[in-house]
Amino acid sequence: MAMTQSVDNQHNKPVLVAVSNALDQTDGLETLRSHAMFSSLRASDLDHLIHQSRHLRLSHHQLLYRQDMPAHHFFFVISGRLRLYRLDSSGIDRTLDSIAPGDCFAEVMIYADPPRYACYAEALKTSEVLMIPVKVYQELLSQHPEYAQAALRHYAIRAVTRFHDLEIMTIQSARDRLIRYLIDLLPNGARESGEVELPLPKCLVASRLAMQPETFSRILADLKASGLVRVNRSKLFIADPQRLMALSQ
Amino acid sequence: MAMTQSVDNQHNKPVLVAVSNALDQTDGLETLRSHAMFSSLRASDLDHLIHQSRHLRLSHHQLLYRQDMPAHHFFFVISGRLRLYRLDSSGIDRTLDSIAPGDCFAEVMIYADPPRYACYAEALKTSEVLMIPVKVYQELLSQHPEYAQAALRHYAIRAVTRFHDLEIMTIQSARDRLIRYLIDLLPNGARESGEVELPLPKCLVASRLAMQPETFSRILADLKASGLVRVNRSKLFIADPQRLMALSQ
DNA sequence: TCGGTTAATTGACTTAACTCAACTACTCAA
DNA sequence: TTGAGTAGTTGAGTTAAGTCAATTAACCGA
Repeated sequence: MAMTQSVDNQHNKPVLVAVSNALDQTDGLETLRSHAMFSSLRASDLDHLIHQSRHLRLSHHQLLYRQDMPAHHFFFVISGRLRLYRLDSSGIDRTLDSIAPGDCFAEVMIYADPPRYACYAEALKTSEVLMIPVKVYQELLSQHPEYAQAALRHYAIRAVTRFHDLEIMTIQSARDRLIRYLIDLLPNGARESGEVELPLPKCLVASRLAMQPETFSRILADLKASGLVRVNRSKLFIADPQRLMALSQ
Repeated sequence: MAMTQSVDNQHNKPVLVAVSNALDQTDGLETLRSHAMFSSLRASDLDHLIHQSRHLRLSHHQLLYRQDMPAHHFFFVISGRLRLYRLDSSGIDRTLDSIAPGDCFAEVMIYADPPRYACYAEALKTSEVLMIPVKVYQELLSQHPEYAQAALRHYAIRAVTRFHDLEIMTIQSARDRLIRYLIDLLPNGARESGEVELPLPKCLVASRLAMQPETFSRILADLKASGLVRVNRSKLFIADPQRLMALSQ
């Protein structure tokens, strides 16, 4: 089976995905048009970009790229879900982000120098992604400076989001970090009660929040016991966000 | 004394700075030209931007803006140093970033909706900043789409930096977090030994890294005792970055 | 549907980091 | 220069969170 790049020595899984996994190029790309990075593109330019890209299917736990690999592509998620994580020398796996359909990732690489992926990316379930050559997108931008406007909006929002994530991680107590994380998952902020779905399995949410799975489990059990959260699998019902927030100080 | 905005109820310090603090508009702006957000601007446009901006002088500990305030300006640091921080309901102060001369901050606000500052900003020492109206910069971008190219580069790098900061904060042990922080201050990565200067007083570095000042002090004393770091005020000499990094696992 | 694998929970114990307190060393402004 | 206030250090005691281990529950592919 021909590989576009290499085989991951550590996990013995293909990286940047077997060619045979390439799908029909025009499938399921309706959502692409509504993303800020592509919304202002003329139809012909968008077509060009799509035809220069590859449509990949990833299976559960399949690795897409590894940290420090040269980054010649960025990605758009059509379906499924992925996660970004790092491995340090002692093999500890730290989850940094989860990516849902309609999102881009590694798109910041278009201006990195030298462009290398900052982390690993793997599918959390069967997923489809569009693998877009950085070079082709860059060419579009330089040929059509007006395209940069909408892209700029995307990048500014991305920077704000990352800053917000950083802010949560400066909270010292694991309990308060988790509470803030849950509140931020609520669609209307903390205004009204609602159900949220964890974007990652619990053990990976724990790693994302720099705590052990056991600690996560105990804090959640505690919140359940206080009647603040009702838990059903990966769905959490938050009855009184205000009270929950007050609890976190 | 006329204020442009309001007085900070919490600290009784002026916010967005007294008009009388405005300086000559053309002082010390040579560095502005070399910033990615302004480097591609034609001289006349840059002049226009500067003349629509205000040149402010901030004294030690002076508050520039508060979190949740409407954000109509972003800032460029000409001299001095500032810090970004948040206050939560219990009054805990969490440091999020420090800003050096030649840097912009709150620039991501140009596409926030509604634009509100995400944190407090205060001067750490006597500082000069240029206070740039978001609207004027946005107008320049829409009149000259080609300007967005260079700005895009800045925003992409900002997003990468924030991601990197987030990555450090997912490290669970305070010791390892501090070690990574120090290594990232070294100019050449971990390749060679070197002296670094802490961009913040130690107690604020501690808060930036989500630990207590006592913990910071003890870890540093420990690294000193192991001969890995020599400490002189806010200057740290890192003799063997490789060994230091290995220690953090 | 079943069965193997991984995720989640819970308990018991340990430890890293926090808290409180005392003291020292800077820093800045009068 | 001095003295008040802040920053930094160090010690002792406490607690939150980590570790290890055992068990139960959920998931996914055959």
